[in-house]
Order: sequence, then C-alpha cells, then structure tokens
Amino acid sequence: MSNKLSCERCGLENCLFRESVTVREFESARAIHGLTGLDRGGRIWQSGNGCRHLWIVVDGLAALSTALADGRRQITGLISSGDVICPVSDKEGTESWAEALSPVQVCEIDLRGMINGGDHSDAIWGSLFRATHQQLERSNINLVMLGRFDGMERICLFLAEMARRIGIPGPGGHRVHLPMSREDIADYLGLNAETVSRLLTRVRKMNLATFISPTDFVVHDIDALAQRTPTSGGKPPPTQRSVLRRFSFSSPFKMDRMEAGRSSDK
Amino acid sequence: MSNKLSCERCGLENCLFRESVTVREFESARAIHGLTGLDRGGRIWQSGNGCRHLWIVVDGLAALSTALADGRRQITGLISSGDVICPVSDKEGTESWAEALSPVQVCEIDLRGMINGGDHSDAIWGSLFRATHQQLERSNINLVMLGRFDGMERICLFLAEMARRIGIPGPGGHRVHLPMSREDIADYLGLNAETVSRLLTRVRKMNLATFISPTDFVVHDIDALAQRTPTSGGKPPPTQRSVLRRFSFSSPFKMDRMEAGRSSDK
DNA sequence: CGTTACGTTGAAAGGTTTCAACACCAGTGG
DNA sequence: CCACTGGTGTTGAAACCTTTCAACGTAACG
Repeated sequence: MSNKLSCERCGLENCLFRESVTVREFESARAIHGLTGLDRGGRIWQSGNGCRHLWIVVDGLAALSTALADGRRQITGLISSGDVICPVSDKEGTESWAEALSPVQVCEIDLRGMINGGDHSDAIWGSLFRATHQQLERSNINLVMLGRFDGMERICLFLAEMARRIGIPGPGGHRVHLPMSREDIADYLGLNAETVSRLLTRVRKMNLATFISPTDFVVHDIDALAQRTPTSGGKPPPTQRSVLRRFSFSSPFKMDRMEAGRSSDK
Repeated sequence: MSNKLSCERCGLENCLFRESVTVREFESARAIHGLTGLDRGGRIWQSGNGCRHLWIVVDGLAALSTALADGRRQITGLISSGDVICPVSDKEGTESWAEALSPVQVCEIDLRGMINGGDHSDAIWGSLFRATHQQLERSNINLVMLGRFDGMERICLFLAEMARRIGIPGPGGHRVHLPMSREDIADYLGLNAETVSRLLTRVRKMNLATFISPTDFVVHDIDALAQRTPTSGGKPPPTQRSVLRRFSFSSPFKMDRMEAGRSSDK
C-alpha cells in the first residue's frame, strides 16, 4: 500500500495490477495491448460466452449497460478510473455492453493466452481475480439498493458515491461533473427520468447538494448524504414494517468460517 | 463438454473445476479442504476484506444474503449444485453471508496459499476466474430484474429459473421442491411476502404452475413462464412508455471489440 | 388445546410511473 | 437576427402497482 508506483504502461496510479504485476509479465503473456481512447458513446462488448478480454479504465467514466428487446435498459455498473471492465455475455433477449459516458482511456488485456495455456505467475492471476471480485462486490451493493432502497435513498447513495469517486474536493465541498443525463441516472437507479428529476429537486431543496448545471453539482457534506442511506449506521428505519430484528447481526468478532447450527429450524 | 468425469474428491459431475483441474493440483496447492455438511440455516461468511475462501456447492440450495441494520434483507443470489459461493465483504452498515436453505454439502477451497505465492497452473486459476465471472453474470441478470421488471415478470423469471435449475422433469412438467418461505422469495425478488403470495395466486390461476404445497409445485411449461419475461424474445412490451427503439440493438455479427463512434453526441 | 409460524386475502395508504405541458439550450437555416 | 427544431430537464395530475396493516385459516408442536 505504501509503494505508489504507477503502471509503467499507462501511468495509472491505483491500477489493480500495479502492486504485484509488472508490465513485463503481461508482455511476456502477450496479454497487454496498451492504451486506447474511446469517445463519448464509444462501446466495448464481447460476443459469445466466456470472458476473454478485460479493459482497465485509466481515465473517464463508463457505464455497463444491459438492454432488453422492448427498450428497457439497466445500467448495471459505473466504471471510473482504476476500475476494470469485465464484460458479461448477452443472455437471451438481452444485449450488454460498456459505454463511455465521457472520453475514456482504457488499457486492454487479452486473457485468451493466459486461460488457454502457458504458465503465468500467481501474481497476475491473483490480480485478475481481485478485479473480478471487486466488480462482484459492487454488484452486490447495487442489488441491495435496487431491491430494498426507496427513491430518496437511491439518489442519496448515488450522489454520495459519485462525490467520493469522481468528486474534486474543494472549500465548499466535493465538486462533481457527472456526464450522465437524467435518463442515464434513472437507468442506473432503477427509476425513470421524471422521478430522478423530482428527487434531485428534493435533494436541492434539502440543501444536500447545490446544482451549478444539470450535470455539475457540489456536495457539501458526503456524510450528510450517506446518513440518508440505510447502509450507514445510526439511521432510523424508514416507512418499513417493524422488522427491526428479523435478522440479528451475529457476534462482533468473526473469522472466515462456517457454522452448522440453526436459529429456527423448520 | 463430452467428458463426464466427476471430481475425485466430492463426486460432483458438473464441477466448474472438473475439466481442467485435478484434485491433485488443488492438493499440491494445499487449497482443497474437502467436503463439509451444512444444516438448513447454517451460515458461511468471511470477515475483513478480500476473498480468501471459496465453497463449491455439491448438493442443496443456499442463499447469498445481505442485511441492513434496520432489518431489511436482500438475497443477492441463489446457489445450487455446481455453483460456487464467493463471499463478499461486509460494507458499512451491512452484513453479508451465505445461508443453507436446505441441507448443503460444500467443498471448501482455500485461496490464500495461491494468492500469496507459489506457482500454480493456469488451469486452476482459469477455473477460479470462470467461477467468479459466472457469479458476475448471474448478478447482472438480477440487477436487470430488480431494476426493470415488474412483480409478475419477476415471479415468472424466478419460477422458470428454479424449474430449470432444481426442477425434476416428469410427465406433467418440472416438479420443484423449493425450500424457501414467501419471505425468502420476496427478499430475493425485491418484493414483500404478501405481494409474492398474491403473485403466486395469479400464477396459479393462470395455470402457469400447480402448487402441491406452499413449497412444492409443478411447472408444466417453462417456456410459457419465460415468455412472460422480457428476457425472452417475442414478448409485447408491458405498460411501459413507448421507448421501443430507445436503444437499437447493434449488428447481428459481432466480435470482441471496441467502437469509437457515437450515435448522438452532446 | 393454546401457541407459534406461515400463507392468503382485503382495504387503504403510499410511492413511482405515465402522460402532458412547458421551459431552456444549441444548432440550423431563412 | 430570429423563427424553427430536437434534445433535455422540470413540474403537475391521474393512474397504477406495491406496500402496509389487519384479519383469518392452516399446520406443527408441546
């Protein structure tokens, strides 16, 4: 964590592969393809099954999108600098791709040589595994948000996360330039554009954020936003049924383990 | 795909690691811990960050759960025979674990030795990568479901998937024993228990499934269910705004690639 | 034979979506 | 210079679906 070495190839400081893998290893695996630029709207996709390429985002913001045949769309993830685009294959009746929301620089990694043979270091594989796993953890949060948060909670989580990830700290708070339309935001949050607009109006009136333009705003206090989100402790339960202890949190000290017992068996 | 070799250790036929990895490789990596049984309600979790263990489910059904401090719960995935439990770390204000819905047999894999050093084969790492990636694709589908499906579509997708995954084909259709309460189903589908009950009543009245008991039912025609789902082609759009071509599907022939162009720039 | 957990159903409340109208902006062309 | 046009964002009102709250039935259990 202390070594601030940036990737020799793309200069990205927080590259997931930075710590354990040198560019030379990728090169010997004929895996690294180097930097490519994508304009706003540029897409990355894969055909068929199995993940054969990864793209590390060096700069810019991209959306992982899935569209249904009837036109509905869900943005399943937002990818910013340092994240990895790990494409998923299209299921029946759906199409998935990654789309640049702002000009994006990506570093392409070809996994085919690694998966098919050769003998590559544990370090490079470990980095790949961590990259995929990080995406999995992001998806997990979004699943909880879409399944269990109401509109206001979703917007607050979204603004807080954007402020943290792409906000620029300044005297008045974190300034964010968000290259997304209301419809993009809606497709990320599982709402529709009008609802997003109304929620943002409420956010503005509550002074949780100040809007300079539809795509530029300032978050004065990220914690104030996060506290309107159930993932932050110390929040009173919303208009939900009183199921406060439906699921008791387990002991504070935990290790990786299994427990065979059962609280209430059928 | 042709070799039906089962894993030497657990006997699982469709083990993700079966094709390319022998037990001996895992053993030399000191990674495989062998079979463990979990009663209904038994849990698996991890503390701290980073994924250090995987569990391959040999038999039974398990739920990946995340709970919020106020008691809301989201089941972020269902794991059946052949799937891999890849734990996610707890975020602030949340707790995540895997829970056996029926008696479950798991095969534990310790990744620590592999991540930290040694020199293991590409095959074993490739299998790990595929396992995580498969989970990612499942999450992607669920994100679209939670963000964009209405209640009826969710139930139909759920029943079709359960029939496919754990249904037993017979003369009258696929018979499913589902060890989940209405509340479990609700927490998986982002609904509440009463709504699930009402939707299942509608499913019953439409003859899409016949219920023998609250946890046992028969799906006569999986395709009939799937057609009430927007992931299946040839379905008329629901009560949605007419955005039929908001996002045009791209050319039928595709390769892994990027396209730099832009349909409508800001 | 109470107790408890679970499932079903009804009625009212609540939040989101739909539909519509309007404002704003940038680009275009008369 | 200005009307026109398409894309985008905002706001209101009604419709719609899900949730909440409540009542009731059933099965398992001691």
